[in-house]
Amino acid sequence: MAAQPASPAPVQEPGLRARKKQRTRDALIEAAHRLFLGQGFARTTVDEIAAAVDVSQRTFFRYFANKDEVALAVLAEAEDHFIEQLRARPAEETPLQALRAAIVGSWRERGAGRDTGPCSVTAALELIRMIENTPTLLAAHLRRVTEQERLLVGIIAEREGVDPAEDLRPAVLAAAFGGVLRAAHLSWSADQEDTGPEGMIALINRHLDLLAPALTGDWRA
Amino acid sequence: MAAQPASPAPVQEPGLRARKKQRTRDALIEAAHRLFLGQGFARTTVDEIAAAVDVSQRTFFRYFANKDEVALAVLAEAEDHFIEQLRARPAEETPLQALRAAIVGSWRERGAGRDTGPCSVTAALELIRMIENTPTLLAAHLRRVTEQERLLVGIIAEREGVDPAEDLRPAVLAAAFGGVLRAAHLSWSADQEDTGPEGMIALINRHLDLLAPALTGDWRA
DNA sequence: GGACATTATGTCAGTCACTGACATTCGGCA
DNA sequence: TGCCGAATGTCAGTGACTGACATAATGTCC
Repeated sequence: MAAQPASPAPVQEPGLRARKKQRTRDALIEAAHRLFLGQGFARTTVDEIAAAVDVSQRTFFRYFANKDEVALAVLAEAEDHFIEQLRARPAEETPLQALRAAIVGSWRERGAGRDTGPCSVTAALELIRMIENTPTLLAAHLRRVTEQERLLVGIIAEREGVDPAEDLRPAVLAAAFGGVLRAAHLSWSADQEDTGPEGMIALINRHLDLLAPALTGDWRA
Repeated sequence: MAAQPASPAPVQEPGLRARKKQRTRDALIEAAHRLFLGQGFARTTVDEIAAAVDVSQRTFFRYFANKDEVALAVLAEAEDHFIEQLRARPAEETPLQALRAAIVGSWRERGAGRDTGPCSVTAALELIRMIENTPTLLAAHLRRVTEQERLLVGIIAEREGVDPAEDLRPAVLAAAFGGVLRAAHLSWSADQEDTGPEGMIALINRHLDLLAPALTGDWRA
């Protein structure tokens, strides 16, 4: 209706080209995820993944920089969602309170939603477990996480109105939070039974509850 | 003099074979470190490193599982030293106090010692800086660090007499400590001038001082 | 000192991740 | 219809890494 006559509007629904690209990308992620879970990350070749989607190996590498990336792509959506949630937290909250609320809210909200698509919550949880027993994936994942932490530093600093180059507290908080979150992930994936998103939330809360007591206080009391 | 007549004593000085092996290993580490610093990690091939020490590529891979490992070997000695220092801390100290004293003591003691050999303090500091701007190395390093953290969990739990499977505090503390330590490393390597071991110690202390304030308290006070 | 087991090393061939160059095809648009 | 640019395929090449096998160096026992 109110569309510009001819000039390409900055916001327009994606054309056939873009949709096809997205479909290829999703198909690659989905095929990779399935193959990785079925036969293991190391025993799956890029050629196999490409063949499963009927594209050339070269095309695969135009979508993903390396084999790790297609595996971790499943988590990207979750991370974006977490950042979004964090940005929406009220300013009154303590930074740590905001971080906790954002991560818990993110898991819960995604857990409640429809569980389809290659980046669903269940896929993310399956991936987290896979990461822990795949050294090369773990390494790539940890690198991503530290990049996310750098982003966190900026958000926290802005929230609190401090200069992250001067005040080291945002960096320290982000690092500690990231570390504890990873401990919770590890604990979850060590568990035999799959407790789903709520199990993960419970573990995250339990770990965060222990952050302050672990630092100070007498452990033998 | 008091040597056993003939039976092979369980403790004996290494023979020619072992010494030669150690020399080859050190030479590989030293050559790799030099080449990496000179022309960058990615632009150095394993063949080059092997050629510099005059061994075959296959031999290189019998000493190190991959290219990352030879680079990070420089840090292995430092990590062992830290663990050693931690084990020597008195039991009265709070876990966090012990961790701090161990990491500071480790850097200081190594900084005071003779600075020769491929795993010297200066080499370690150079490496830390290199890691931060080499994605693949950073990933490998982070994975090693998490393994060390798992070791830390055991040591802390033993110190305090708790069961790490039941009590999550050791895991949380190790994760938080590791995260903060990494933030300090990052901060150090972002600094333009090389402040040496003492500069690193100062940064670690400043970061650890902020751990508790970053978690609680009002940032805008 | 010599025979023998053990271990370190070299050589070779092969797999696989990843990349640059170039040709081809396909979607969007006049 | 015809053109442009983006997406894809093909091909050749590099470099990390591995298994198999032969050879040489070392330690040991007599």
